[in-house]
Amino acid sequence: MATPSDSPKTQEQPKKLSDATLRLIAAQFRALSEPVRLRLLNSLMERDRSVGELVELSGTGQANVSKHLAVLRDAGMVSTRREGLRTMCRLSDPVIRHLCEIMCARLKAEHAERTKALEDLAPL
Amino acid sequence: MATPSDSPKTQEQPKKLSDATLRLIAAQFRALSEPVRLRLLNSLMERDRSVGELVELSGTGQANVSKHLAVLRDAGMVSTRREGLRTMCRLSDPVIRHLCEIMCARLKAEHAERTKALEDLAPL
DNA sequence: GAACTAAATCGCTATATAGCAATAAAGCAA
DNA sequence: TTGCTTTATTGCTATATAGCGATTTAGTTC
Repeated sequence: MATPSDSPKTQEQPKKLSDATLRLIAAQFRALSEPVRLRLLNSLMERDRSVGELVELSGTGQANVSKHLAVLRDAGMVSTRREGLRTMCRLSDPVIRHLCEIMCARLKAEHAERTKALEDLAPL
Repeated sequence: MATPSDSPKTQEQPKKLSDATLRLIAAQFRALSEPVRLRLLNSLMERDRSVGELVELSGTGQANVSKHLAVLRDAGMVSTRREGLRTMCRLSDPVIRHLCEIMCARLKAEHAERTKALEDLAPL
């Protein structure tokens, strides 16, 4: 694995972020901190879907999905358009995909580490 | 924009994630969903720090910082070691940096978009 | 041992929100 | 209009947690 560590050229000095900025970032992460919302985003990665479809796929009630979608809309992650009776939803930001991929990779790496540690511990 | 569809090598098909996986990912994002915790992580990007230092930098109480650090430790994002009277904290995962950078870039892009839209609206 | 420092834990309150059932609102069809 | 479908909103409960002060625990020094 390539260690993404420090290349001496591009200085990776971390900026000191203001409280306002931290609140904004926190709000973005909070929008991603719910399993149901992640399920919705995951479903929207494949293609656009109506709210009804998302209700089916989410495993929770319609009112709940509606509220979760409002959260994702407020966070700028999902956009909706009316099409007749239905409201179609789409991922409004490809970055979401990246974030989830990075998180998955992180979890996999952690799991692999734990697995390896256990193997090392039990050489019987 | 590169459409993710046509790279035959790295298949970008979004996997359907299990509920358990979604809960794990959500827990990771939830650990990042608090301004104080982001401040702690941001402070640790520069260098390792004691809990006392973090209390100073965080602008909140010692008990609170201690609890937030516990959350970050449980999420595998911060590790601690005892050094005499003090507990030293360090970022245990460089990925955190990436995630925050991506979020910042996202927010900047959104802000730039809004700014541009306003400029277009007011050509007086 | 006592005294001191640093950090963790406890007890509590206030706030936020996930979930649900019921209702309202929006759009189409007769 | 009346119905029907789809989605949004409302009212509510239960749970989670951020924040604080007080206390306890861990480690050092005397």
